[in-house]
Amino acid sequence: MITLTEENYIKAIYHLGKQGVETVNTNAIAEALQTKASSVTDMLKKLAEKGYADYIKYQGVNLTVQGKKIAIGIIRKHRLWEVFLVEKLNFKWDEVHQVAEDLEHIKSEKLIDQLDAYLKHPTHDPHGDPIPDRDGNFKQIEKILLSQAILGNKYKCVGVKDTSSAFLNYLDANAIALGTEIVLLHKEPFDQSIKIEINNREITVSQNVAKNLFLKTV
Amino acid sequence: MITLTEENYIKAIYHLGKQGVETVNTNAIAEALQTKASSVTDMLKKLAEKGYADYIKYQGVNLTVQGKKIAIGIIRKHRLWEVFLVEKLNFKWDEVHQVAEDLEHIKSEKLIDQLDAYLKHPTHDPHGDPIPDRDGNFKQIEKILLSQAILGNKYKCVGVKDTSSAFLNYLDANAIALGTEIVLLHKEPFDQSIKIEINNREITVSQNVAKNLFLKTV
DNA sequence: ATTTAAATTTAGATTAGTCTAAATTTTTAT
DNA sequence: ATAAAAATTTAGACTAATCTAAATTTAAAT
Ligand SMILES: [Mn+2]
Ligand SMILES: [Mn+2]
Ligand SMILES: [Mn+2]
Ligand SMILES: [Mn+2]
Repeated sequence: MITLTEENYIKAIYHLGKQGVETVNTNAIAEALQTKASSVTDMLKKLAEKGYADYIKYQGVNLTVQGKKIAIGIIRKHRLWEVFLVEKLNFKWDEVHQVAEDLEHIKSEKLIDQLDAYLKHPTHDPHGDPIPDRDGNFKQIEKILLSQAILGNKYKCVGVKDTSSAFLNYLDANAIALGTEIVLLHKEPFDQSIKIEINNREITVSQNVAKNLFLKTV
Repeated sequence: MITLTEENYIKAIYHLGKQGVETVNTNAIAEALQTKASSVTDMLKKLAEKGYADYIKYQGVNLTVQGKKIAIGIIRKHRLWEVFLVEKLNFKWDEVHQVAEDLEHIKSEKLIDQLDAYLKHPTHDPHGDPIPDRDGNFKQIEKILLSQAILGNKYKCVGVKDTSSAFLNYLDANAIALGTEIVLLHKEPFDQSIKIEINNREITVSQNVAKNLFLKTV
């Protein structure tokens, strides 16, 4: 049996290591899970012992194939629940994260498969992140940050990097939603702020915003 | 903060004590939760300390007003999730219990209120048990066991006492569902088996069945 | 009213997860 | 190449929940 805590660690390692390709170090995990480095060390030993991770003292940790499979399963559940909360229960996209954090640990194959079907097999969650299918397959759509966009080009918003309420509420207030079209009008060299056209309005956003909004060329 | 385990104990005490009116003893709780009496004793001390229960050594335990409120809240969640699973995710009524046992511990006011609204404020779960409203109010409908029914009278099935798959599958196989009308034709003194008319068919059911099917006079 | 049996509690251990403080290893800077 | 700083691990302790085995209390039976 895998515990809820082990699942949270595995998911954190997966995310910190960019889908599990990079090695992750202790302090990063402690920071992500709001815990202490010494607690992380203990857990890494356990995960290694159980075959979920390869861990070398002082050198960091990597998920095994089995560990990655578990991580993807949890992420699938997390994102499906997020879709459910937004589409069916009228949650806003900034309210779903905490609840999904708990729901992702409910263990029932049937539950998640039926939920998937009920939601008509969604491919992306409310923040634009891809939802793995039941075999764990998913494709990351080609996306760039607004900060990397090219002057004059036309784009479509497809995701957010920061999922904090503060950022999501900012986007709501400025009528920037997933699917919204954007044209890059000007990049200010002084402070990296960016002027964009959106819904026939011109607005200027800070570098901070530009570094957290994902776009796709259209 | 209240833990998942504390919640399970409180719910068990509530059920064993008939909505919290009777005093519950240690062994009954151990049996219900599949644990040992010594573990129960430890937890009863803790529940008393936290103000959820009144506990007298060797004499048994009662829920406080606060404890009852918590129990009812968990039961509300449990039953709402059961309705969701059956109505929306195509679960059969014998498949919902285990999953609901986990879902009932998800803590989000908004989640449960929205779920309630989404399901159109159901008053009863798939097994005929009443669902408390958000203030904790619910009324137990007047119901009797088939074994206590009177010859010749006409009834409607309104609930089950035993919620095991074995029993629920038996009912399915015999086309006995909630809402089905039943006429009591004969009570066999020898083995307490009962002959009933149901959907224009005559069938005989054992005492065991008769003691687990709730009816309402129609 | 004793004795016996049943129910319950206590004592002492164990596992999961966490923490602080101290020790060790690795990395960075001089 | 050494010293200082940063990262990481170990040692030892704590809480929640559980268990077994022994002790205690209550209830039942003679
Ligand atoms: Mn989680
Ligand atoms: Mn998301
Ligand atoms: Mn439960
Ligand atoms: Mn039920």
